[in-house]
Amino acid sequence: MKEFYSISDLARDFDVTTRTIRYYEDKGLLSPERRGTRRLFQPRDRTRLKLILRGKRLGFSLAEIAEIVDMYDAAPGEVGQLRLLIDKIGTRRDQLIGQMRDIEATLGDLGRVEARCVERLAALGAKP
Amino acid sequence: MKEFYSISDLARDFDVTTRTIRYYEDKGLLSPERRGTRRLFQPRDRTRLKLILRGKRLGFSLAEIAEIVDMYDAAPGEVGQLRLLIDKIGTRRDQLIGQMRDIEATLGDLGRVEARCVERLAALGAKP
DNA sequence: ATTGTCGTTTACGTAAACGTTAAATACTAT
DNA sequence: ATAGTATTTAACGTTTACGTAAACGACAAT
Repeated sequence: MKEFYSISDLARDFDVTTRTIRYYEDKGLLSPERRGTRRLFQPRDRTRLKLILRGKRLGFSLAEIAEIVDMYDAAPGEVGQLRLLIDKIGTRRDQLIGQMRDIEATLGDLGRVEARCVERLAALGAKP
Repeated sequence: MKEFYSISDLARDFDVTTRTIRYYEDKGLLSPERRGTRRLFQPRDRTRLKLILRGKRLGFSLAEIAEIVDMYDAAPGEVGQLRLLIDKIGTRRDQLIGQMRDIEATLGDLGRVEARCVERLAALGAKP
């Protein structure tokens, strides 16, 4: 684990373009340090980028992803803030669980279609 | 279960706009019958719309959704087509399983953040 | 000193997925 | 027959998430 990474290091390691990384910074999802005008990314930024891409794979918008990622390193805060955060976590969890159900349903459907295909193949006397 | 539905029936029942429904038709995701110029939606179309919206919740593009939904009622086809379909199903299944893992990881993260919040609340002497 | 190689900002371009009029047509109720 | 409501097509507008190109600065190697 190096200490600092350039923008193209990150781009290569995570298979995104530098444009994408700058865009994420523009949207407040990343905030690398600067040495002069150059961006300096640290392990912390890598972690955030990893989380961002995970959010993308789940179909979240960058705005939603910002909300989620910001939960992870939210300041300890006072009682009101903590309650609010817990509430937001609950909402997000419900959504994610809903998504899991959708995935299960889709997997079930695909399984049935596949079974029909295999059956049909057998009927046609084809090797599996 | 009625036999026919108007476009605004569907819009109301599934909480989307009529524009959205027409757009989906334009993209080949729906193909209702016509009585004159009016669209007539049948239970079959409702099923497809339900699948489309499920795909949206999973973050798929309409192009991907079209592929998936079309799998469900693909013609029996010949051996080559069947093998190809089975292959596509496998690919899709792998992706969905990956998404499940991502969800599990996210749920884990959220759980940890929540635990820290609860702890912090306790330390502040607040009622749960 | 010059030539690459990165990196930076700025800005216009684009595909997807609709939103939002507009203008016309069809159907329904009174 | 007329008013009101639903539907249609057509077309331009909008947001998101980048792609792409231009023009310039920094630095390393030759």
